Amino acid sequence: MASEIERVRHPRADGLRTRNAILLEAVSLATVDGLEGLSIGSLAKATGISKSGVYAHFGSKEELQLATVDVAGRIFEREVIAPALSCAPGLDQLLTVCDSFFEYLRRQIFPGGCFFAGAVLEMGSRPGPVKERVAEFQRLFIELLRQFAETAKQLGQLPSDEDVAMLTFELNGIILATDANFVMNNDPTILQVARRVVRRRLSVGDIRATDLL
Amino acid sequence: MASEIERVRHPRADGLRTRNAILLEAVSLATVDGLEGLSIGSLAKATGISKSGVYAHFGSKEELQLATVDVAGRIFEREVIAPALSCAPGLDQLLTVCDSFFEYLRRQIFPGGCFFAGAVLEMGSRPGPVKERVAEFQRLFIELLRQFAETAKQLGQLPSDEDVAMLTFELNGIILATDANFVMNNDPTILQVARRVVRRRLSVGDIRATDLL
DNA sequence: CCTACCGATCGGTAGG
DNA sequence: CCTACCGATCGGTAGG
Repeated sequence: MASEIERVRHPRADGLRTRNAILLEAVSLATVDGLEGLSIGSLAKATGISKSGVYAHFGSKEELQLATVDVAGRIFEREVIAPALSCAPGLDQLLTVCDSFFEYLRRQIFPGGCFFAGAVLEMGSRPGPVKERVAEFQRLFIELLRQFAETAKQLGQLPSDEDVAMLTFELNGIILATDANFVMNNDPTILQVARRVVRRRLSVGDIRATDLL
Repeated sequence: MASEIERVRHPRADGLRTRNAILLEAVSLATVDGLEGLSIGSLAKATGISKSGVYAHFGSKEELQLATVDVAGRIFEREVIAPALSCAPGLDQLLTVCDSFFEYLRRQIFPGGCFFAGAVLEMGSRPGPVKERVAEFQRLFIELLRQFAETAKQLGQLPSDEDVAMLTFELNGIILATDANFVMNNDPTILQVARRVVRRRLSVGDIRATDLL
């Protein structure tokens, strides 16, 4: 009888909750130790689950890494991409995706800055499925920037001779430099500089009045 | 008698040569495995020296890491900074330091791209002497960019209202984005894009005639 | 999810 | 520079 009651606890839902808790910790650890430096043992200690208990959820380190990239991607989409998608198409989306990234850094959701900035440079020279998953997300994000810029150009919010590919490249560079600088110096003033750099590049005034933070 | 002849072989010079050979391999391995992923064992295998033979040269992993950062810095100075310093002060130096960086990537001196781009993002969240050594070199390079830009502005090669700090930030971003993109896609065409982006930002034409490569 | 293991490798040491 | 170690940790497995 008791065993039947226990079965009603939806062990699969519990399993998913545990798995998500492990992966959230994995993303956080990976921003400090890297995707390769991430170990089953340290993850076990951080979550309070036994080493093979952690391991059982994934079956191999590579599967753990792939799942970690996916969860990091979902968090990035929620924190950086979603706020931009809910804005007016064009320049507003372009500005908001950059500002959301800077706020994402300021809130220090993870101890080691942006997961993907680190993962791209770490996995770039390590061929395999994990690198491909990271590259896929990187391309997705750059393509999103490009589409925002293309729309802004078509709406006349950018010069008609603006080179969208070059603009995208520059904005991605500003984002990377901001992460590198912020992580190294832990100085939030760089985030204000980054905002001004983005606005200068897009020929937009620094509208302090509408700043939320 | 024989022992006295052997003593003339300058064992200290041999030791230094071995040490430099180890460190060159260490920089190369670190661009793939990271400064933290760099291990005495893999370094021993790569150089053909025993593990404790490698270890004896440094005394601790941290000392090995510090020496590796120093050697990486000397190579970067030789390959990227020196060509710029031998140019005419100002805009010419600014263009050349960027172009030298792009050529440095194209030649693929190390398998994992720019050592410092990777090291900054890897060590940023790992406080300690190694992070400080990396941060020191990063600041030195950014300060060099800033000085080149400041001189160019004073010589009237840049607009009189150019914000040198913001320009420096953008150029550093272009350099980082180029490394990230090149390492991920291993596609040299990104280096030509990067050259054009730098020239557009500095309002300089793409003078193909004077291109060496 | 657990305990209890496996062989390999880690940074580091002893002694030469 | 070497061989031969040390305890700790790695990814992974057996068996429950």
